[in-house]
Amino acid sequence: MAEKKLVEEITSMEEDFAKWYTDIVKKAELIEYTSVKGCMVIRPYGFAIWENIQKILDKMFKDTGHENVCMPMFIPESLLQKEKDHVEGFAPEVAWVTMGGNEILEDRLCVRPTSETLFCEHYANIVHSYRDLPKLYNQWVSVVRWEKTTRPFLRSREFLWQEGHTIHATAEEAVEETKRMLDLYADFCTESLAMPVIKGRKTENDKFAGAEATYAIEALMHDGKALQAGTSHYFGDGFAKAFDIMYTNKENKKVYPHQTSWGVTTRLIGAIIMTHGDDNGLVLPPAVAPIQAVIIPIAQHKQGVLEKCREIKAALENNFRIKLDDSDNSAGWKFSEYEMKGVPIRIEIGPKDIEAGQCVIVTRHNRQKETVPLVNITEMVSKKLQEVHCGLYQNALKNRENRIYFCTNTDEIIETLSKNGDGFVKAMWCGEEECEDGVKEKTGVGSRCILEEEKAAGKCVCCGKPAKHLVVWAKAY
RNA sequence: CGGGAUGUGGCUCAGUUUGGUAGAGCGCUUGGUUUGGGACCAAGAUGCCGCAGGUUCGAAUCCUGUCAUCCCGACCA
Repeated sequence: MAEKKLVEEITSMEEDFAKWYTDIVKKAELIEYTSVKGCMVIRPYGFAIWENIQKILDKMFKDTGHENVCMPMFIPESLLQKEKDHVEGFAPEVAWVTMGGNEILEDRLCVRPTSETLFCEHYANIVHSYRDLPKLYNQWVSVVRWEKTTRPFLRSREFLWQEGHTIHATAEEAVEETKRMLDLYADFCTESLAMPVIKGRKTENDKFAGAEATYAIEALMHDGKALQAGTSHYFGDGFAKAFDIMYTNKENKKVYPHQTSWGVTTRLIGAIIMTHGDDNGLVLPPAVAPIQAVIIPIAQHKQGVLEKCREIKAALENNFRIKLDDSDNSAGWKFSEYEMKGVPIRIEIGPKDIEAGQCVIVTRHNRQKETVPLVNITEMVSKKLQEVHCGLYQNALKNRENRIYFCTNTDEIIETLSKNGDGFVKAMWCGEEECEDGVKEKTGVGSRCILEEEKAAGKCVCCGKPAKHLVVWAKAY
C-alpha cells in the first residue's frame, strides 16, 4: 500500500505535520522568509494562486453589486479610539508610526489592522440621504497585525486580504448582506477551492471587536485542526453611532444606517495546502492553480517531440493555463517537480505517443495515468480538471466527515479525541461563557461556531443544563 | 509575551565538548552523453560561520546582547 515517496525533501505529514507544511511552502516556491519576523515574500508561484483567488472573488463581488475602493494605510490614533470595543480588540496588535521623517508625530498613526474606522469616517462624509444608500464597497489591500507567533500564510504580521464594508438603510438589509457574503464565501470555497466548510455564528466571546454578530466559515485541515477561512460581520448601527454617520430617510427624519464587513485573506492558501496537500507536496484545485496542466516532453531531443508538444500547448492555451517544460532536466525530475508544485494534471508526450496519436494524462491527486487520443485533447483536459476538482472535494469531505464527532459530555470529548485524533466535535451548549471556557480548559477544544441551522436539544456538554445551541468545537489555527 | 530548540556557500548538514589556515553531499556554471519516475562523465565557481560587542597572541568554537526561524503555551484571520 505504501507508495514510494518520490520527493525526498518533503517531511511526511505523519512524521511532523508542521514541518510538512513549512517544507511545502518553501519547496513549492510559494514564499521566502525575510529579515522581518512574520513578513514573507510571496513568490510568483504563490502570488499567482492569490491572483486567481482574487480574480474569481472579485467577479463574484462585482456580480453582487460591490465596488472596489482604496482606503489609506494609516489611521490616526484619535480615529481608532472612536469605537470602544473595536479599539480594545485591536490595540494590542497594531503597529504605530510615531515619526514622519525627523519629526515626532503629534497624533501617532496606526498601520491599519482592518479599516472599519476609515470606512466609517468616509461614510460620515458621503452618506446624507436614503438615496445615498446602500454603499457596497470592497478593497484589496494588506493589513498589519503585530502577531506574537507567526506562520507563513496562516498568521503573518502583514497579510493580503479583501475587506468588504457596506452600509445600508435598514438592519434587515445589512443582516441579509452579512449572510449573503458568508454564503458567497462558502460557495467560493466549495466551487473554486474544492474545500468543504461549515458555516456558523461566533460566540459572544469570539466575535469581532465592535460587531453585533460575527459569522464564519470553518474548514478542517488534514491534522484535524480547524481553520477559520472567512468571516462576515453584522455591525448593527453601533459604528454609525460611534462615528456619527446619519442619513435623512423618506420621512425626513435623521436616522442611523446599518453596516457590515467581511473578509478573506491569503490564509486561504494555507487552507488549500492543509486541505489537499499530500506527502509528495502541494495539490492545487484546478480553478486557482497557476498552471492547470504541464506538458512534459519525453525524449525531447528526438525529432518531432518538441514540435508536437508546442502544437498541443497552442491548442490548449486558449482554454487553460498551460506550461510546457522543455528544460533539459530529465523527465523523471520534471514529474516530481510538478507534483511537488501541485499542478493538477500532467500531459506526457513522447515518440511512441506521437506515433500512436496519443498522450498520457496523469491526475495529481490520485496519480492515475490514462492514455488518451490527441484529437479532442481540449475536451479531455477539461474533463480531467473537472475530475481533479471533484476528487479533491470528495476526499476533503470524506476526511471531514470521518472527523466529526458528536459528544454529550466533556469526558466523552477527551476520550473520543484521544482515540480518533483531533477533529470537529459537535456538542450542545447552554450559552454561558463559563461553560465555553470550561470546555476549552477541560478538553483543549474551543468553540468554533454555533450551528444556527441545526436545532439545539438536550443538555449542555459542560454543565448539563438545558442547551441553547449546537456548537462545533475544535483545536484551531 | 513565557518555556524549549536552531542559525556554517543556494539547500541539507559535519566541525563547537577540548579555541590554532572553513568541510562534505546535493544544487549552480561550462562542455559532452542522456531523457516513459528526481540520469551520467569531466572541468569550474561560490563563505568576514545570523548580526553587534567582549575575552584571547589567536574565536565558527568561550561570554554578553540582539535579530530571525521552528516547536509548546497564552493571543489572534
